[in-house]
Parts: sequence; structure tokens; C-alpha cells
Amino acid sequence: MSGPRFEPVRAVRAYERVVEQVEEAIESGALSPGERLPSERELMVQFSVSRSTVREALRVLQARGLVRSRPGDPNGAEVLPFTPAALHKSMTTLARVEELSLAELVQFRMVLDSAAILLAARLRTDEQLAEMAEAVARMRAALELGEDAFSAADVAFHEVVARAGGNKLIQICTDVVRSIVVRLISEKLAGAPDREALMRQSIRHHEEVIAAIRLADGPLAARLSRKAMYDYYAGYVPAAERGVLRALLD
Amino acid sequence: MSGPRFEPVRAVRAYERVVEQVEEAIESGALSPGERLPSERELMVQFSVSRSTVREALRVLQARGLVRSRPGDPNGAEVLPFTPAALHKSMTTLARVEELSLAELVQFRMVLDSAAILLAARLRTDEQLAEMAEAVARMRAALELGEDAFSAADVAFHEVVARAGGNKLIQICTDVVRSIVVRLISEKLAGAPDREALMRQSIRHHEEVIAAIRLADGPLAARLSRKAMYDYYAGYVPAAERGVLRALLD
DNA sequence: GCTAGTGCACTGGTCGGACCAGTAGGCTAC
DNA sequence: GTAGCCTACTGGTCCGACCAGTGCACTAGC
Repeated sequence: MSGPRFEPVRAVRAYERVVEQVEEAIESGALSPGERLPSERELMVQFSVSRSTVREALRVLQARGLVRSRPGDPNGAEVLPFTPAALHKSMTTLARVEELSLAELVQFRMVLDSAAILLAARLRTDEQLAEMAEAVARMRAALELGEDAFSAADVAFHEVVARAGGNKLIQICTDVVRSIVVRLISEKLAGAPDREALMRQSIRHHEEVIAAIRLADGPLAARLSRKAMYDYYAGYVPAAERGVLRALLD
Repeated sequence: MSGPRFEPVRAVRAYERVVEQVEEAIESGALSPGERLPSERELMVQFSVSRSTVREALRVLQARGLVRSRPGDPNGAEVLPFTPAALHKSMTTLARVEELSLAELVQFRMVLDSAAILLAARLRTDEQLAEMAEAVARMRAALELGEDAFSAADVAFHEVVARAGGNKLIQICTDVVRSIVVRLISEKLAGAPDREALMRQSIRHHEEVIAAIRLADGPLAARLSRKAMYDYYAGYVPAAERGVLRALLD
């Protein structure tokens, strides 16, 4: 016979209550990006807590990327528009403490990027298609300009595609993981053999993908994009782990 | 001619320095999960900052899921093993403030889950295959037991698959997004028409997927899983948005 | 001798007050 | 009318204090 079901009471700290209330106000839209929170001294009155408690709450909210405070600002903390910064931070942490391999990260990109391309092939506007072509043109021009320009144009291409795919979650996740991958291999990048050949090949691949997108052949575009990413990154992945990447090639 | 390249100096607060140092120690492995940080009073000596500053740093580290502190604990804060809690938090925030639609979330699951299944079809062990079959058996048994048991068995199935796929990032992301989706539709779930038919259909689909995995036919298994997820969730997605989901069906 | 119980020394959580450097905007002096 | 100062705020940091917990060593009782 089970008696009255008591719920475990976890001791909830004062600053957590403050965090919850402010968080709720932001997520419900009662506070919009750009608006200001009351000053810390005002908040301590409203919440009936000390300033230390208010400040600990604000630190948490700041760590979650919801607000930002600036010393000397005559207004209170500013409510920020959503940025994937917190997502980025926790994924980076994940990558470090869980020791995610480069193979896993690249595989993740192959999956999500090709999905975005599949969707983009069906949903893209003509304008977006032109943007993609322009980005690839800039990649080609960057052959003369150097690594950074090439990389920037490449990022621009993938951003247009992700946007055209219409799924914000995919868009943000690809973006976050891409930056992690880029940082991981940036040091290896300089000393890599035959960078220029790799870049030329990458450009060809991108052009093939665009052609498939133009024809609205999503599955083909997706397949080509996976192949492109594999060819581009396989050299940086230990040979033993390349098998799991090839599993995604048709 | 560009002179010496000065970097912008952003004012770095004291507590941020503390966060960085502790974070580095954890991520580099100098501090392992289960180990203890020095007490707050000890940390204020080591870092030469006040206790308030130490505490703000600890709040940030706690928000990132790296440490936990318990009142009265004679030891310092405990270094935690990685949990996707922070990732979960930021994705949930993303879902709320960016107003991710259920369609986007389900689409994301279709993509990642089918990728995991594709990989699992090639990499799974016989033992994992048996686990999958057992999970589906429990789903069938749960027809008598109710919604919760069914859902739990379903989760177990997808967890085995994700594990068998061998990509921790995919595994964690599917897990996080699944819980968000589940919470989103949990209220609609009770009043849904013809739940039992949906559950029976879902079981059939799962069995088809297992069959394909058993035959190591990854692409088939992946396709079937996308179809399964579409059929299961389409009813909860506004008709106007179902098109983008169907774009993933072959 | 061993065990059960009691303090004690420590922990984190919270509070209040204080000072500093920085900012914005009103005010004053030119 | 404008340039420059002044003031009233802001957040960042520090300090000292108190409280309610916790674990452990020590002690009193068997």
C-alpha cells in the first residue's frame, strides 16, 4: 500500500529562483532582446535578496547567453537575441571532455550538411541559388588570395545552403560543428600536403552540388555533398576511422 | 601599410579568469570527474580574489555542468562527468526563444535518427541487435501497460540504435532533441485520436527497421525509419508544414 | 573492549556594506 | 551655441559576518 506520494524536495537556492523567473520572462517573450533588466540594486529590492544573490543569478543567465551586462552602463543588463554561443560552448566542451574524434565530428557534418542540401534542393529560391554560385566563384578567386579567403567563401556557401534548407536547428548545429572542426584542423591545415589540389577538387565538388540543386535533384546533391566532405577531410582523419565515414557514402 | 596589429583588449573580469583556469584543468584532464575542487575559501587564496568572485565563477561552471557544489559538504565542489544537461538546456532555450516548430524538431530527428540507424546497420553487434528486438518486444507488451511503458521501450530502442551507430555526438543530439519533442507533444498525446492504432503501426515499423538492420541493409533501414517517424508524428504537425517532412521521404 | 552519541570544525548559501572605475546626460562656463 | 565638467548612476570587486548543514573525531556509556 503506497501512502501519499511525497515528492522529494530539493533545496532550491535563492539565486536559482531568480534565474528561473528572469528566464521565464525572457523565453515567454515578456522581455524582448534589446530590452533592459532593472539594475542589480533594483533587482535585489524586487526579489528581496542580497546583491550577491542577484549577481550569481545574472552570471548564470549570462553563461546561458540570455543577458549581458556592461560596467558603467546606466541601464541594467541587456536582454540578448538568441545566439548559439551557449550551444557552441557546450558542444565544444563535449568535444573536449568526451574526446570526440575528428571522424565523429566530420561524420556529423556529413549527415546534417547533406540533409540541409537535400532540403535546399527542393526549397531554394533562385536568389539563393545565385548566392551559392557566387560563393563558389569567390572560392575560385580565393585560390589566388589564400587560405582564409577560401575558407570564408566556403563557409558562406554552406550558410546559404543551410538557410535555404529552412530548418533553423540544422542550420545552427551545422554552423557550430563546422567551427569546431575548423578549429580542430586549423593547425594541421598549414602543413598539409597539396592544399591547392584539395581546394581545386573542393571547388569542382561544390559546382557539382550546385548543379544538382539547380535541377532540384535533392538526393543526388546530398550524395555529392557527402562525397565532397569526405574527400576534403579524409586526409586529416586517421585511416582506421575512415571506414565509418565511408559508411555514409552510397 | 598596416602597422603593428594591435588586438582589441576586452576587459576580462576576474571571475572569468577563474572560470577559464578551472575549465582548462577539467577539460585537459588535470581534474577528473569525482575529484574535488578546493573549498571556496581555499580558492580565494589560490586565485587571490574575494569569495564573491570565486562564487560567481563557480556558478558559471555549474551552469555549464562541469561542477556541482553541495552545502555542508566538507570537501569542495565536485567535478562532474560530462552530461548533455547544458546542451539540453541551450537547445531547449533555442526551441523556445527561436520558436522552433515541431516540424523542424521532428525533421532534425528524422535526419539524425536515420543516420544512426544507417550506421547501426553496418556496425551493430549481435548482442545489440538482440537488445533492439527486446525493446520492440517490450513496446508490444506495453500495449497492455499504457503510454509510459510504451514510450520507455521506444526510447530504449532508439538508445541502443544510437549507441550501435558509434557516433557519440549523434547519440547525444538525438537524445536531447527527442526529449524536447516528447515534452512538446506530451500534452497533445493524451487526447490524440486512435493512439492504439498509432502504437501498433509504430511497432510494425520498428520491426521492419530491425529486419533491415539484421540484413545490414543500411539505406533501407534508414528510409524505413524516416517513414516510421513521419507516420508517427505527422498527425501532430500542422498540415502546412508536413511538406518539409515529406521531403525527407524517398 | 566496542559502540552509540555528541560536539566541533569545516563547508556552502546568503546577507549587508563598502569602494572603485566607468558611463551618460545634464549643467555650467565660456 | 558649444565645449567641457560634474554628478548620479552603473557593474565589478572586496570584506566581514551569520546561518544551516555535513563529516569526523572524540567521548561517554555499555
